[in-house]
Parts: sequence; C-alpha cells; structure tokens
Amino acid sequence: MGILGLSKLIADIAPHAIKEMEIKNYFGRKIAIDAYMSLYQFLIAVRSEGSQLVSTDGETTSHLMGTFYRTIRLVENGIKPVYVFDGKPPDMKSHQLNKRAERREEAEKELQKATEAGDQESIEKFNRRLVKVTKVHNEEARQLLKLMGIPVVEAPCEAEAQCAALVKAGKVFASATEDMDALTFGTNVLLRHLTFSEARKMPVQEFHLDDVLQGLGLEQKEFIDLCILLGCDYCGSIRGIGPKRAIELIRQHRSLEEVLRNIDTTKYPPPEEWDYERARELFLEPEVADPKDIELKWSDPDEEGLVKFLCGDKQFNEERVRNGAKKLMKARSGTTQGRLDGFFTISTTPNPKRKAEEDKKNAAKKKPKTGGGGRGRDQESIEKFNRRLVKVTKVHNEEARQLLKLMGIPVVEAPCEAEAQCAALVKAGKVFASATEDMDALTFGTNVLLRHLTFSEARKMPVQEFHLDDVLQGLGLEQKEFIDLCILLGCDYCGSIRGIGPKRAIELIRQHRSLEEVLRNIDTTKYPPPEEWDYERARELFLEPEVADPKDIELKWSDPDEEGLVKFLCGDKQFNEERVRNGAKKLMKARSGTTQGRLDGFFTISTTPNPKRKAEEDKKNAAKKKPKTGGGGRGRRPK
DNA sequence: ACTCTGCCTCAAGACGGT
DNA sequence: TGAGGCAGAGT
DNA sequence: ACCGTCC
Repeated sequence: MGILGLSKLIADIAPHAIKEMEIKNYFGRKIAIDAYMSLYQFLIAVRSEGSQLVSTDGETTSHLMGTFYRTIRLVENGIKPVYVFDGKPPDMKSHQLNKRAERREEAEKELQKATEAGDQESIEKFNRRLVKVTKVHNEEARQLLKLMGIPVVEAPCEAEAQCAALVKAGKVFASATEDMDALTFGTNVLLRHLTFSEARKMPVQEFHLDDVLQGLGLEQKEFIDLCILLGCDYCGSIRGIGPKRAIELIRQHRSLEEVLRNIDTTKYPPPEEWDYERARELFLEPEVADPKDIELKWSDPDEEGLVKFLCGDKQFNEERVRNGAKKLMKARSGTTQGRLDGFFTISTTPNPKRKAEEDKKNAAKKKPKTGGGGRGRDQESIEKFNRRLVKVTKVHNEEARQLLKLMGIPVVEAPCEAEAQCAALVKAGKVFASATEDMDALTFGTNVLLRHLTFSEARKMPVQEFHLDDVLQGLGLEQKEFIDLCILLGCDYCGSIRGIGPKRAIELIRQHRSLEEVLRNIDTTKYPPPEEWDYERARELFLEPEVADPKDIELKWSDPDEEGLVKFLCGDKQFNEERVRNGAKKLMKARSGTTQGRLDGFFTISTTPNPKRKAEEDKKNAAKKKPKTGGGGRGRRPK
C-alpha cells in the first residue's frame, strides 16, 4: 500500500508542505478515514497474550474495541469523522493481491511449523501475518459506526480514492491515513499520525498537495508519474531507480513516456509489459461515487443499541460503553460553533508564523474548504434553544455587582459594549488580558485574549492565549484590515456575504485590503452582499467603540466583607454558610498572597505556554532536522 | 561519492489506575 | 506492511 | 509515564 518512499522524499525536498499540528487544531473539521486501514491496524495491534480480543463465542472484537474508542476520541476533539469502506479492488491491483496471497500461504506453513515446534514467539509473529479484514469485520464496524451516529461511505472501488474525491469536493477537510497515495489520488490535505498524536508524542503531520507540487516543481499529472516510478500498488517500477533518480528524471522529462525515451534501458530495464498508463489512469480518474450525491450526517449515538450490540453480543464492559455513548453525545452538542470562533480556533492555535506561510499559499490558489455547516436538530436543538432563552436581567446584574463589591472585586461600567471596554483596559495597560470566549475581543483590539481560562482544569483544555500582534502578523494584516476580515467572517453588527467563508474571506482581504476593494473586485452576482450592508458603521464600532476612558478608571481590589457576604448570600439566598465563610477566607488568604515579589509573579505568568516561545522552539527543532525518536523529545505541553 | 538494493528489526490501540 | 539502520554492490 | 487490562 502506498507510494514507496514518498513521505521521506517530500520531507527532504518539500518540507514546507508538511505542517506539524496538534489534534486540537482540527476542531470542527470533517475528516475522511479509510476504514479498511483502520480495522487492519486494530486487528494487528489490539492483542492480549498474543491473540486478539474475543467475545465468548470466540469471535474477534479487537476491531470493534479500537473503532469505538478511537472514534470517541476523535469526536471528543471536535472532529467529525467519516469512515470510507472499500469496494471492489481494481484489477490492476491483482498482481499485488496475488503476491499477498502467496505470502499468506507461506505464513500459514510457517505457522504450522511453529505450532508443531511449540515456538510461541513465532506463532504470534505468523499469526499477525495472517491477519485479514473479513466481510464480517467490515459489517460489524459499519453496524457499530451507525449506532455511534458516525456516517459511513461505500466506495465503489478504492477507499483512498473516494476519500480524495470527498476532499476535492469540499465535503470533508482532509483524509486521515498513513497511506501516501491519498496525495496521488489528489487529496488536497492529508493527515498522518492523527490518531497516535497523543499516545506517542508525535505531532499530526498535515500534507498539502499544493505545496508538495510546488515544492517538487511538478504538476499533478507529473506527480502521478513520479509516484508510479517510485513504486505504487498498481504496477511495477524500474529497478535501479530510487527516489533520487526518480524525481530527477521526472523533473527533467516531465512524463514516463519521455523518461523511457531518454534513459539507457539496458542499465535500467522497465518491467515487462509495464502498464504504467493504466496505473496513471487509475490515479487520475479513479472510480468513485460522486460526492454530490453523498450526504454526510452525524447523529446522536444510540446508547441502548450500543449496549445491546457491544455488551449483549460482545461482552464489552457496560459502564464503559455507556460512558462512551455519553461522551459522544456531549461532544456533539459542542461542535456547532460560531464562525469566527471556528476560524480562529483552527487557524491560530498552533503557531502563527507557520500558519502564515500556509495561508499565503492557500490564498494563492485553489478551492475553499467545507463550511462549518451546523445542522442536526433534535436533542441538540432542544438544549440549544433552551439555553437561548436564558436572559441576564437587570436584577441578575445588580445582584452580581453587589456580590462582587462584597467580595472586594472591582467592577467597571462600560457605556456600551463590555468587550470593547475590556479591550480598552488592556490597551491602556490597566489589565493584562481579557478573558472571554468571545473572539471579537480581538476585533476590538485586545492585545491579549484568554480563552478557556475557567474550564482549563475541569476539562483538560489548556488556556489559550491569543496575542493580537501575532494574529495580525500571522494573517499578514493590519488591525483595520483585520476588522474588515472579521466583518466578512460574520459579526454581530451587520450581515456578511453568503458563500464567503473563512478561506475566501482571508484570501479576499489579503488581496484587496479593504471591504470596499473586495466589493469592487468580486462577482456580486455569485456573492451578493446583504442589502443595505452597513459594514462601514460596523467597522467604526470596532475601530472606535464607545468606551469609558481607562485613565479615569481606578481598579481596586479590597478585602472581602465576610459578614456582608454571609448576610447577602445566606440570609437572602440560602447559601450554605460554612461554604460562604470558607470562600471569604480563601479570598482573604489569596489577597495577602497577591502582594508578592515581582519575581514570583513573573514566573507564574511566564510559565504558561506561550505562542511566541513555542514558535521559536519549533523553529529550532525544524532547523535541526529530524529529532530522533528516543532522544531529545519535544516536550509536550506542561498542563 | 552517490544511489539503490537487500536484509535486518520493530511496532503497528486505547483506557484507567498508580 | 513500512520505516529506519546498516552493509554492500552498482552507477 | 508506566503497565496491566480490555474481550
């Protein structure tokens, strides 16, 4: 499977085509997964004392165990996976398959020998070689995924080709596979090591076909010829020609026909009856189902169904299965996000500088990705709308003010938007950062924005520290242009243009630098702006919001009023007095701690992972080429 | 000197408690 | 199966 | 991070 030595070749010649990411960066992304590959891995790897896990009737369950938990992990990370199943293999592959069959037979013989000899080690070894993904395995996996609410696609032929088609059509963001021929099939984005990025400390590798082609200096068709020359599943390759000579030859002659015409075929004899043309055809126009006809739908897990299937038939632990179902459910409700939100979560977290390069390239050409597209009514909607009925009333506000005062926490009254006032405070140096989940703090000009400050421990989310400087630098924009970008992405103050999502938005603003120019340059029949679109006032609101002058604001933290708190919370609100007093004491104690030496404070602050430092660190690592597996270790986040 | 082949070995999942 | 290390033959 | 366990 795959293309011989392609990943190394890309790493050597076009390293910029590979971005290192964390799994978190794929929040909200739809990702296609080759089911066969996945199942095969589980059958090989999920073992106990040498053999697969089995149910009481002796049937293998390794594939189900693996699929169940891995999928949950992906979903918990906000990823929407699609599993793509193989259809009939193309007959070009029969050579390869025959070879495999031969090796199986050999392995069977060896296994028998080992069994007779009682050689446990060899038994396991050859047992692994005999692993095969059967119809039953496939069928059960499909069933499981259905119960989990995960969509499944049936490819008429090669799954890898179907995945590529889904990516090209914008139905999913990327193919996740270890198999490099996804690129040969034209997948724009290929993710490697998506799954074991956490288990081992490998980062996710994101291959961009555009960048690969650019780095190699090839067109897609030439790239396909290169892959054939390197060695693919569909036909032989030329003995004596490895990666170095292959890239050199294709670069020089641009096609296999020309290569054959120009090399010394006595020294480098091509295989007999070498049908590279059909192989090329298979890569170029593989048999796939039209993505237009494929609807991908993620739905709620069927907890009872899962329990029945996995626990009833397969002896899984019920508590774990129910737990898994709950996780799926919970993660689902979180996936439907606002646009700004999704955009930044994805593009800013890893490392602004590197991302800048990537975006530049993306901006230079090619298709947009899938939109966030939030559908899926039912339970999710009930919860959602219920939440939407929540309203912060005057009374709530008043009480909160009163409470904070008793706690000794200062309060600021913004004349207009709080977010804008926060930004003003940050800009004036009155506070270090705004802590909010609301990305428009950046649009208002907050230098530092903290997300997940509160639930950083409860869930294991790290606090995210966004630096406006770095965001601007990374996007290659000025603040004013950034504001226009945000308006184009969709803000609270006015509409945005249908059909323009994050990718097109950043591309347009990069190119034209202002909404006026964007409007002048796009086809407004395809992308009609909203009627009476008052983006100018929206821009004004972001640029010069009405705020109280921070100079006139004095922030003062004082001692908590324990008795006052007790009176308010316990007298009026029936809070537990012990807890309230306890809380008051904590406030008091923490306060005395805050008046600390600077050094102390310095270290407390600077230990948090910090984008700039990370960027530098990464640069160093990148400069040093491959870090070895055992050795230097890139420290994962402190947590 | 560079490049390829052959032959070797290893490891291929995920969870949860410590 | 493939990826990396190493020895050795071919260009 | 390690290691026994999952089925």
